[in-house]
Amino acid sequence: MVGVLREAVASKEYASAPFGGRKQLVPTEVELSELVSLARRTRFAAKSKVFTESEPSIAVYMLTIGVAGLYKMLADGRRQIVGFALPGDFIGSPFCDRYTCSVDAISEVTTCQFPREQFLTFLRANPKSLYLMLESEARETTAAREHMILLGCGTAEEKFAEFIISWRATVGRGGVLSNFVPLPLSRKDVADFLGLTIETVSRVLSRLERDNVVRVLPKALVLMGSTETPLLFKRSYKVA
Amino acid sequence: MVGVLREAVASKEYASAPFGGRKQLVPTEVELSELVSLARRTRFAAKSKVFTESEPSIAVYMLTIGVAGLYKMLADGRRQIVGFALPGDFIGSPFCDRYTCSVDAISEVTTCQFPREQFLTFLRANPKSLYLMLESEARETTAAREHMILLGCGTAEEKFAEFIISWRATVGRGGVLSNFVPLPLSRKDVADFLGLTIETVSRVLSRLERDNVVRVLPKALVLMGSTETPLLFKRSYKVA
DNA sequence: CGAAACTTTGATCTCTGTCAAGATTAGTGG
DNA sequence: CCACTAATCTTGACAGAGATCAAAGTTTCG
Repeated sequence: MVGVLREAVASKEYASAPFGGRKQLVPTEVELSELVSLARRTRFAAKSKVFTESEPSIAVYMLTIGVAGLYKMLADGRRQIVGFALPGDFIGSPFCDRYTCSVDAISEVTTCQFPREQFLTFLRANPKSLYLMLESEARETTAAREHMILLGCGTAEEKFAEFIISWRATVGRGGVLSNFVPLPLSRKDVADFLGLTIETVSRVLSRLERDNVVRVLPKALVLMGSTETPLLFKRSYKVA
Repeated sequence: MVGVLREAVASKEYASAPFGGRKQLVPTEVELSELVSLARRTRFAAKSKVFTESEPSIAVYMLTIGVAGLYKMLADGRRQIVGFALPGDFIGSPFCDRYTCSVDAISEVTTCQFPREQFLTFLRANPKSLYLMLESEARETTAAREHMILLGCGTAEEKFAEFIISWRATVGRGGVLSNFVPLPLSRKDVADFLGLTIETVSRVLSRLERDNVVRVLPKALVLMGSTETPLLFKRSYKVA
C-alpha cells in the first residue's frame, strides 16, 4: 500500500516542513497532527518479519527507513513477492481483519505503527486523508496489474530488464536517475518477485554482463549506456 | 475496480431496494440519488471495446449486465488479462488522466457511465461513498496480488484449477455454488488470464476430463465431485 | 447449409527449472 | 585484522513443462 500521505506524514515525523504544491486535497495540519499522535515508532532487524499473512491485523505501518518485501507463500514453500515497500509507503490495509500478505524487512527497517481501529476511525473522520488513501490504493492496484503482465507474458530477460529499470526509478524517487543502482535484494528476492529461479536470474545477469549491458557488483548494478536510455532498455514493452 | 457501491447503485438503478445489513458506512439516500443522476446508461456489443489503455480517461463505468475483461497488451500482441468485471463492478479509476488498462466486453454488456470529473467531485463531497470506494479498491489490490502468486508460481493445472474454482465463486455471487459453471470466456481469454497458451489450456481441460474431474461443454464446465469440494480442488494452495 | 472462427490433438523444440559442484561474499570469533 | 565457516551466488549438465507449428474436428452464425 504505497502511501500518498507519505510526504505528509514523513515530513511531519521528521520536521514540520510545509507541504509542496499538491493540487489535490491535502490533510489539514489538525488532521495531520492527530494522525501523528497515533503513531508509534517501531524498528525491525534485516530479515525479520513485520507480520504474516492471515494473522489478525492489528496495525497499519508506514515505512520510514529501509526496504520491506510483501509476499505470499504456498504450503510447499513457493513464494511470490507481490511488491516492495520503501520509505513513505503504507503497509497493511485497515479494512481487513487479517493481513492479506506477509511482510519481511529486507534491510533494517523503521516504521510508524498505527493501531488499526484508530487509523480506521481517523480515516472515517478525515475525508481529505481518506481521499489521499484512495488515490494511493488506486496506484497500488495499477502497479499490481502492471506487474501481472510481466509475470504472465515476459521472458526471463524481459522480466529482469523491466524490474531493474523500474527499481532504479523507485529508489531514485524524485532524485536524478543514476546508472549506479543499489540492489539490497538477494537473488532469491528478485527471483521470487519475477517468478523465476535464482539460477535463471543469475544466468540472465551473467549474460547481460558478458554483453556489456550491466556491470554486476555486490549489492548493486551499474547500467551501461546513457543515463536516459540504458542499454538494458528492452521496452518493445508497453501498450499496443 | 470491483465496486462496493455496487449493491447500492445497482439496487438504486433497478429498484429502490433498501440496503442489506452492511455494518460500515453507507451512502445516504441523498448521496445515492445524486450519484444516480450522474449516470448514463451505455451498452456495448460482445467483443467490442469499452476503452483502451492510455487513452484519456473521460468516464468511470459501473457494469450492470454482462462480463468484461480488463487487460494490458504489449506491442507484439501478447496480452495479459488482469481481471474480469461482473455486474456491480466499477471499471476505470477516476484518479488517472488516462486509462491504465484496456477493457473489452466479453458478452454483451450494459453499464452506468459516470463522467470522470463529476464522479470525482461527487466523491470529494461524499465521504461515505469515498470510504466505500476505498474499501473496494483495497479488495481490488488484494485480488490482483492473489492472482500474482498464480502467475508467478503455478503450474498450468494449478492455474486452471484455481481459476475455475474462483470463477465459480465469482459468478455464483451470493447464490448457491453449483457444479455447473457457465464459462462465457474463450480459450484465448482463459489463456491470457493465466499466462498460458490456448493449446495448453485445451490440453489441461482434456486431461481433467479424461480423469473424470470435469466435463467440458460448449461455454460451460461441469465439475465432478461434491458441490462443496469438487475433485478439481487442488488447494495445497494458499498460505504456509 | 456452409464458411469462418474456435477448439482439440499431435509432433517437436526451447526456455527455464532441477540437481550438483564450485566460487564469492558475508559473518564470527579469536 | 585475519582465518574459518556459513550463506549466497555462479556455472554446468540435464530434464521437462509448456510453447510453437501444423492439421483435423467442432461450434457458431450469417
